[in-house]
Amino acid sequence: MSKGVEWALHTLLNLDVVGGGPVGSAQLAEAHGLSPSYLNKQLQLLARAELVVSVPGPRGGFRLAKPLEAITLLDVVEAIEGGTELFHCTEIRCGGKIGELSPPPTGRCAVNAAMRRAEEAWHQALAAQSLADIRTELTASPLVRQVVRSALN
Amino acid sequence: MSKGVEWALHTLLNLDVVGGGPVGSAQLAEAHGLSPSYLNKQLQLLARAELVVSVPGPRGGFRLAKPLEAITLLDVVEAIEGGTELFHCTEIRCGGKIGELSPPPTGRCAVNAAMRRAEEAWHQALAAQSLADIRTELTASPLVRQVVRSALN
DNA sequence: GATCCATTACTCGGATAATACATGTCCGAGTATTTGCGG
DNA sequence: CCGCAAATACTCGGACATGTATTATCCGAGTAATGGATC
Repeated sequence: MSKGVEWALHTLLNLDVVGGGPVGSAQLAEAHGLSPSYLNKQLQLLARAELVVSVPGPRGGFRLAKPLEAITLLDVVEAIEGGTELFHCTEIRCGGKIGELSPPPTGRCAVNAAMRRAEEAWHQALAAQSLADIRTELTASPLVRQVVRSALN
Repeated sequence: MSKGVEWALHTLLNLDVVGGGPVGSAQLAEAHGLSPSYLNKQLQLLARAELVVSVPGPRGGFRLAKPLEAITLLDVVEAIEGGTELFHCTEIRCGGKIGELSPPPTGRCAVNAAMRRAEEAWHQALAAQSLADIRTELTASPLVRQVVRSALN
């Protein structure tokens, strides 16, 4: 799984602490010692998913498009990873000797169905948690908020 | 997620249909039109995980080490993928300005904890399904078994 | 005819390339700010 | 002093290298079967 998901999650939480004003990707990257250009790429993915809005020009940057209560872990993962399909069925049952000897398959591949069930459980667990829940256990102490604000000027 | 998981699952199911006799990796690969050498690599991973046993020499090959009832989807995924960690926390909270200004973190990273919860749901769903369950819905008709047996000589 | 042994052919096993994807970097398009000029 | 316009600096946005993990391939080590020679 891509490392950008971790970057995106922490960055979204930081954006919430700061407040409404847009913050540049360079500052957001410096806050965690990340590659500015690459974080910018992830932020653009978040912008396409309408999780953040980009403000061009001087004093521009990114700000949250929704409150954290409206952003789930699944939203972020799908925004960064694109297709969330962990297990991709290539229908190997239709190839080789078995595929030639068998009639065209009628239902879905049983292997695929089983893996999809597990993946569905993952999706539900991701969708059940919002970033607001993480904020609750992360920034319980006011000290953390203060540090984040001072780190982002 | 690696493509080898799909190959391994189908191959294990085919090994069950055949019965006890060892089957060579070349035949198993030809059954689904796969790369023989690469499938062999996956089978070695399954052998290290004690899901199959390898028999060297002529008339050798691989056979199941356990009945399908004792093999879960999680066993196969862990055997092929090694570390099953979907989300790997790199502790970026300890780097950059925020890391420098903050005191050493006490508990676990809240972001990591949330992702772990979702991953745990995935693991449980994988562990809850055995290959015997898949066999039930896959080889319901005797025709399928017959095709597999004839494809593997 | 049975037994033993050397040969043989076939399989696994791991070391070795080719490829695709994630990671990281760079420069151009666009805009709000700033600055200088004219009224 | 106020309004306007041109220049400017700063930001996003996407196109371009690099590193790494997956995918694919090849050849050697080891073993059971096989064939022949011997008792």
